[in-house]
Amino acid sequence: MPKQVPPARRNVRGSRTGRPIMALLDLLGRRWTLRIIWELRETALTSRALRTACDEASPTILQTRLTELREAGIVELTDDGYRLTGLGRELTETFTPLHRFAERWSKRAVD
Amino acid sequence: MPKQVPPARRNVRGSRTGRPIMALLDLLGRRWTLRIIWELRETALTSRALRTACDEASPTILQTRLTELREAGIVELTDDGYRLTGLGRELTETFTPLHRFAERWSKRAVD
DNA sequence: GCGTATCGCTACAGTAATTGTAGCAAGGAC
DNA sequence: GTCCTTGCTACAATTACTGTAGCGATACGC
Repeated sequence: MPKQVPPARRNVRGSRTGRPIMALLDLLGRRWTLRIIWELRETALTSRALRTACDEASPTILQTRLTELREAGIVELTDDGYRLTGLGRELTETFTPLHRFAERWSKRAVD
Repeated sequence: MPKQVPPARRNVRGSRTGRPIMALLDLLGRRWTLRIIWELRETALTSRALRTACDEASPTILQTRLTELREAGIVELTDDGYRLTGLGRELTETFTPLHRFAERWSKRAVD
């Protein structure tokens, strides 16, 4: 009944080439996706704790994103709540430089 | 060729904490933003060439995203078209591991 | 049994974001 | 002049998202 989101391989918006990077950029470019991964980067969170961490984002869209991320093998649901899979943890490693970039960037973007 | 300076827009969705990483995740999490940065990663592109590269995405939204990215100091408009700024190039450095991740990820997403 | 929590998850209507098509004005080449 | 191309915009249609409420299941103490 939830609208099942296509697995990463199928037709992904903005990815008619089938190149994995396009599918990934599309997945990560959906609202709250990056934020969810970020919030799960060091700890598992229950769906409600995750919602709190995400500024009380709508549960509808969080659930949708979590379903997509689970299908993508980036997030899994355990007894401790949602947490990153091994793949997901690999992905967050690319976030660390992103964090440092954000600091440099903010000093310039504020002006 | 640049014609006008767009109105400033400072409020970033999903960033009530003021932490730069949140503002950045929000900016990058808008549709086509990641893709645009990706397409500009090694070459400058005119607005139309960029549109072609982005699977003929709507010029409305591309223009919106380009304006945001210019205000963020990540993209600039030159005589050669749009291209990444120094900051933007720093950002794409975090994309290289992302590319490699996408390859590994695709092999798993097939399941 | 009760009431009261929590969990993951969904319904639904209202609102905001995005799409698709068309077209503008300005500049350069012929 | 006519053709191109450039960056950019208008506008309605469609889709994505938000906000609030609430479901069924599970687990507590009573």
